[in-house]
Amino acid sequence: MLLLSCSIMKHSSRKVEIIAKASHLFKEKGYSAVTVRDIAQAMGIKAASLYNHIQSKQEILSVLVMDLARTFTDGMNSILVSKGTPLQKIESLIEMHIDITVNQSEALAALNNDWMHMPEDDVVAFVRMREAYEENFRKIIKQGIESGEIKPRHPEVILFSILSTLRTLYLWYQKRGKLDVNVLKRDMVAVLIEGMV
Amino acid sequence: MLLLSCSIMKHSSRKVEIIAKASHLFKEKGYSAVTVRDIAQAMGIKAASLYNHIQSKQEILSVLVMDLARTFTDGMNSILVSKGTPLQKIESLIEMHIDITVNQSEALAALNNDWMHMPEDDVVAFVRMREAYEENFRKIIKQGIESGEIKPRHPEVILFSILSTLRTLYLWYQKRGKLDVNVLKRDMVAVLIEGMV
DNA sequence: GTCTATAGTGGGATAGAC
DNA sequence: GTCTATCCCACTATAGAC
Repeated sequence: MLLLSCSIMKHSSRKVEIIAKASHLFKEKGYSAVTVRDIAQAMGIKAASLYNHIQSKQEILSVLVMDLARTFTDGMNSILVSKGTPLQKIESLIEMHIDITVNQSEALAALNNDWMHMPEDDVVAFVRMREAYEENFRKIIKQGIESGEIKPRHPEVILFSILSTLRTLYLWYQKRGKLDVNVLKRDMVAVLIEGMV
Repeated sequence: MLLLSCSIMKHSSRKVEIIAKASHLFKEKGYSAVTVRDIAQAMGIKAASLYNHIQSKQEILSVLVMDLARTFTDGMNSILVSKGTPLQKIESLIEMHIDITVNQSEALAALNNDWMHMPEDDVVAFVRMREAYEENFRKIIKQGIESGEIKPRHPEVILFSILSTLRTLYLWYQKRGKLDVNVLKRDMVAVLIEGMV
């Protein structure tokens, strides 16, 4: 699956560099604690020079978060129309999250932690997309329960447990020396779906 | 189990109020995006007046995070010396996290998201405590695998899955109209330990 | 495309009156 | 214990030279 956002090609190569450096800093300290001077310093230029490439600090955040939100939405839509049982779709979703964790952990951190600092319009659009995503995930879980493939537990608790693990996987993946992606997928699917006993 | 921190009694009642209001704001926007003027406004006083009760904005964060870190450490130590199988200890840990989620969600948000903005000394102490906590949790999981009580999966993956779910439970608990704590404990233990299939 | 200079705002924190 | 007034600094962003 190709996960690197295509819409980032709308931006000049210098802009892409800035967004990359900024996202790294956002992940470490959070959007609000990072200054445009920090970003400029990481680029080796002065803060004023950034503004030849970006419109504002908030714009960087919006590009990061909204691009990734669209990636999640597109991935969900592909999986929804694919063949397979609900359980197989959940496995595909887990694998998609892991691919994103490995390839776009900085954007994922911004999406998790800093979405509320985007401009108001983007916040509204983002929350809508997230709710739609979760609703689709919930439906898949419910279908699995109806078909007997999944134990009859609260779908909400199952959904939350899987999503919270996948959402924060990027924190853990960087600490443990970047283990093999396929091993990670196999183990994660096993633990999340089959449990530990 | 008594979870409300006793060490908070070191502070005057006005200081406790300030910490409570501040933690609420920190949870919404993050520590860095909240100003002392925001905190003062929530208290109905001017920013300068805060400084009769606190030494700095950072002090508020440190009290929140370090008190809760000690609560986690104390809880772990109690469970470590208690009787019971490794699996029963894991259940107790899950229940402790849920109690903290319900009673101290604001401090939990600060501990999760803003610990890196504490003064350097506290950051060092905090990271040490967190590593010790995780190491103890890991040992319990390994004991459970050795005794055959737990499936022979990567202990790291099991640990991460449980901890990430519990760490971010506060986000979910506030969205879903605060369901009964005992129901939540039962369902969470079931999903986390037994899985979904 | 980057720079210096600077505008304009708002940040954390202090002094001293009441 | 709270206030007004203020300090000093850092912030985002712009203007205009090179």
